[in-house]
Amino acid sequence: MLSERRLEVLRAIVQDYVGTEEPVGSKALTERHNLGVSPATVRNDMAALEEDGFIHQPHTSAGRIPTDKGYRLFVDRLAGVKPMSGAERRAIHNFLGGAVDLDDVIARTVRLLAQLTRQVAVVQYPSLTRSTVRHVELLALAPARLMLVLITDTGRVEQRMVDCPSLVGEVALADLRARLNSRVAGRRFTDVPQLLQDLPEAFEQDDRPMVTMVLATLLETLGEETEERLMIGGTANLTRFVHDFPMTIRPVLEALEEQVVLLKLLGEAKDSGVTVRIGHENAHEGLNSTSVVSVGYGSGDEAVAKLGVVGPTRMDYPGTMGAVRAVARYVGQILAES
Amino acid sequence: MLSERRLEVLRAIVQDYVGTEEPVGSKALTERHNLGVSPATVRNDMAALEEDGFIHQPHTSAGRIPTDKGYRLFVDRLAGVKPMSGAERRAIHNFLGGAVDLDDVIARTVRLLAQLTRQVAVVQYPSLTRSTVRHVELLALAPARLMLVLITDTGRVEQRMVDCPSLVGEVALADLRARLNSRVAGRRFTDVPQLLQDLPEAFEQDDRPMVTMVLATLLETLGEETEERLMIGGTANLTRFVHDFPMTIRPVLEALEEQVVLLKLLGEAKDSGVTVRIGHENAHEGLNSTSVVSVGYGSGDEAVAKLGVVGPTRMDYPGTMGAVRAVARYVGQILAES
DNA sequence: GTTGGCACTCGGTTGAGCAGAGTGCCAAGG
DNA sequence: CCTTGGCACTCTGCTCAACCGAGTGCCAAC
Repeated sequence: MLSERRLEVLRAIVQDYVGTEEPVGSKALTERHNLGVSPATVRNDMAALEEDGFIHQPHTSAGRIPTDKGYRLFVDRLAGVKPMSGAERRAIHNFLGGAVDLDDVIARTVRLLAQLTRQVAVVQYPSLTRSTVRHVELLALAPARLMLVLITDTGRVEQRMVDCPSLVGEVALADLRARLNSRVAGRRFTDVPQLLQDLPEAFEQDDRPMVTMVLATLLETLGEETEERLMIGGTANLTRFVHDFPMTIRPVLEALEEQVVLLKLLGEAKDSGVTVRIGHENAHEGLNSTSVVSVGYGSGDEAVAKLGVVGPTRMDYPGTMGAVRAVARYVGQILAES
Repeated sequence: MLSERRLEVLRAIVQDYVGTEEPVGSKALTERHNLGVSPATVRNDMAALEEDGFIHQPHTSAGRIPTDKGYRLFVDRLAGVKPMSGAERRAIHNFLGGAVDLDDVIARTVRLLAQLTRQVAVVQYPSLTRSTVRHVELLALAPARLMLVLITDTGRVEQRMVDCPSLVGEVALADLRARLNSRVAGRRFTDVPQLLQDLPEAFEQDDRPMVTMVLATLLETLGEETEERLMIGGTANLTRFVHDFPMTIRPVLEALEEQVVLLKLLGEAKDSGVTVRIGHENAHEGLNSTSVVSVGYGSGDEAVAKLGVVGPTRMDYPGTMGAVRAVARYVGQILAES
């Protein structure tokens, strides 16, 4: 349906518009790209592209602007992912390598991503549900009060208080701690419930309420997907488009504060490969004039969490996708090392 | 120097300007407040106030707006702190009371403060340095690898890896754990270094390197003030003034991303009582057109951290100060309960 | 010290006119 | 059938002038 040249025209329009931030006309196009045809021909192509909904003009007799559909085609068929240069890759690695703990890794990732893409960066903490248990610790803070500490292979630490129905003996506590760890250490979260199913039976009648209580708290912690955390940064970059959509910045900021919205957003991303959501493809209304580029990352093959950037639909997709992919890759490496 | 009525005029100007966001003229003033004098008289007062630098006019023959100095006088002498209503206080208490852990307390506090003041909220995590140690835990993750977990009375948890020079015996580990806790549990962070000074001597020659290593890590964690964390929220509220200072929003967003800047900002606040920094009183350049209202909060008498809001110099100071103070009070209560 | 009057200033708005960019259409040429 | 140059047309954005109104400073009178 669409001839080769028309696609080429669309690509040129997208590239020019992303660069200049202004509607692009037929004459400027032929001047900047050597398409080998005259402006009039380009105009015909533009009319066809507009007919098909890939571009539109803000007002009669202004240049053309890509539509969401146009960007979609551009991303899917006309542009690749621009790989980072060697120097950039080294810089990423060095910067992330300096992190001292998980919080620091995430914080650095956010900064890096925001700087690299000059957009808003969103990084999800490694999800509990896909992680494995490294260690479970039980501390007696008071005679009938325990603290449960859960440490994951990604370095994440969760702690919960457990109020026990009766006094907890030192011996029973040590026993429970040992049994817990021998059963679940190294296992995936999703497998834990099964593994612990018959644990109470191994204990004296007296201790069972306590054991049950601890188990309940542990399982609750594991299952609490709402506890998913994330970090964002680079919001100052939003002001770069303030002339473009002056009052659109507000709903975006509001959306960014709603962790639930962001988590859902990232959750929609494919597990592997870079996912791009353009404009109205985003379910959340406040983000209808933004695009979200996201990707999963993880210490192994599997993604334990997602990260991405939020920017205007008019963004440098190849560059952004490249940066996002590269950062995800290196974060994965860093996490695997630690 | 300043007659009673002139102060009254200044107060009226501040109140009107905060309300209308527009320069306020002599006629409008006399109409809205019954000062008992004519516009001409008010004009004379205004001239005097301007002479003294409390107000100024953006252009000849426009209304007056307060200067930073004017706001300062207003805050110091003309306005009190507006207490929250009973209903508001109950709402605060209920909302914060629903928190499940420290992170949740802080997150809720940020949301609450942002909603209450309709400005940007900043809440610092309870500082390590002023807290006391609740418990220290040592876990052997691998034969020569320990995890050190530090739990504070405010519910904060810090963990560090310790790579030991030699294998660590189960007995020595338990011994160290016991000795550590008996010495430092319940003590203030600042006292810990002294308390542990001669600890290595209590151990066998073989274990001393390990003990020294653990101690070093612990002290480092305690001393690491750079690790101060904070949470911000309500940035969407910045857009409310976008017509007022359209390009001023950017440096503010940038400053808000610099945790260092914010921590310094909060650090400048007095330990007790509400602190207000107006416009150029803020050292950071990006915040020269904003005011910062901050206050310390804590579970006891002493402040363990600060919280506050950042907004335009044209803000409702009495209301904001009241909200900030009330929230701080209730956060302190919640922390004390847990 | 306060008040009413008055001339003056200046920012913001409105409307006309103009320039420029870009389009759609058409007829001619390959 | 596609491409091309020409041409009339349509918008937007900018500038300029005029005008309105709010607000002021000053002054003379009370």
